[in-house]
Amino acid sequence: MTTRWLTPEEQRAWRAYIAAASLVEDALDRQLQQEAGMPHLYYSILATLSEAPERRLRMTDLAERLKITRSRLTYGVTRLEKDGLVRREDCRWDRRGSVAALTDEGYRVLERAAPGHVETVRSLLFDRLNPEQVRQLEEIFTAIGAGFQGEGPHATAEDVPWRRRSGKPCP
Amino acid sequence: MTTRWLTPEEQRAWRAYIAAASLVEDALDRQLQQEAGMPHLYYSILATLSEAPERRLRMTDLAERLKITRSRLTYGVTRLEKDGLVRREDCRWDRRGSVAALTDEGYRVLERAAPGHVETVRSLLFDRLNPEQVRQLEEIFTAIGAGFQGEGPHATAEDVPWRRRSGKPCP
DNA sequence: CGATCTTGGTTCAAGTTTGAAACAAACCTA
DNA sequence: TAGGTTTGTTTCAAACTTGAACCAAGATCG
Repeated sequence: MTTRWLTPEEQRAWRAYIAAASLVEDALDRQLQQEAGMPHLYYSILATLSEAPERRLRMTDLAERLKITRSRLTYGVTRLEKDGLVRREDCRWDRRGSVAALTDEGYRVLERAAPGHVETVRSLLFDRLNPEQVRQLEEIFTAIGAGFQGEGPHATAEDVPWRRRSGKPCP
Repeated sequence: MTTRWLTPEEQRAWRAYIAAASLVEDALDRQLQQEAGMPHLYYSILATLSEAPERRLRMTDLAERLKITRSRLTYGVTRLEKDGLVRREDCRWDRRGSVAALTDEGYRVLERAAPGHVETVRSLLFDRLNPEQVRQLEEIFTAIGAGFQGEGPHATAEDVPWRRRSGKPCP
């Protein structure tokens, strides 16, 4: 079938999106690099851990939540571990597994960085949108994200946080 | 002043956005890497050149349109030049300058890659949005992008495509 | 059991990005 | 017009990302 090119409206939307999205990511990275010495993704690793029960998550779970490859995560956690912000523990119920745990130091760094980060997100995004648009933004990207069921860099999933992944009951 | 944290609605929107945006970029990169042997940014370099008058653009202009640093662009153009898809010419009106020109080969590669790329963009984004949402998407990201006046990695600008940048008239 | 398949995670090399520093040409000013 | 500043671009080292390959340790099944 002959290509369904983008309509003019779609083109405009696409271009506006691509341009702004890249600017936003760059700005976020710069801000966090400045104030916390790490790129946005690494901040997100800390943030995600901080919300997990016991501030711990299995590597694969963490990778899935962040929508990144395990390989990328390994690299990031290794770096954060060197900085003392995260600690690797082995999973007691699956000897293959390892668990990333946020250290107290990591939690403190996160606490210190959070206000500046939120302020940036606000000034870049939400200060420029009305409440109606915020709702639209959510709907639009929820719809887009829904297109990736079982897609992305990932295959399997499980919802029990850091205890185990497959069929073995934990003590 | 005490931090203005995100409201629950803002949080939801932010998370949906961050997650989906990263999935989209990754998918785009993978698709283009597969079918054209280059990441999304490099495809965009070709695409941007193809739309410029004479399929040529000064490095700085190109960097500005793509919203990337000059350094990043240098690297990309060097790679594309090795592949024979772009050629560097010197600017006749400013001996400092260099101009990136799309080669015929580059144009052909672009033509071949375009349908698959558009198809991907469509299936990821526009197939999941109604026309109303497409309009909202444009408005939202235009608003966000507008927050970066003179920001981003760039300082100066000029609108004459590739002829010259500052005060000297061209022959 | 023991062979085999799958899953969790890391490693490695190649490619890309970053930000600062280096250069060179153009511009400005006294 | 010499000297200093700005602008256009590249270079360099360090950090990050990618995908494929690899190594264990579970799970499966005859």
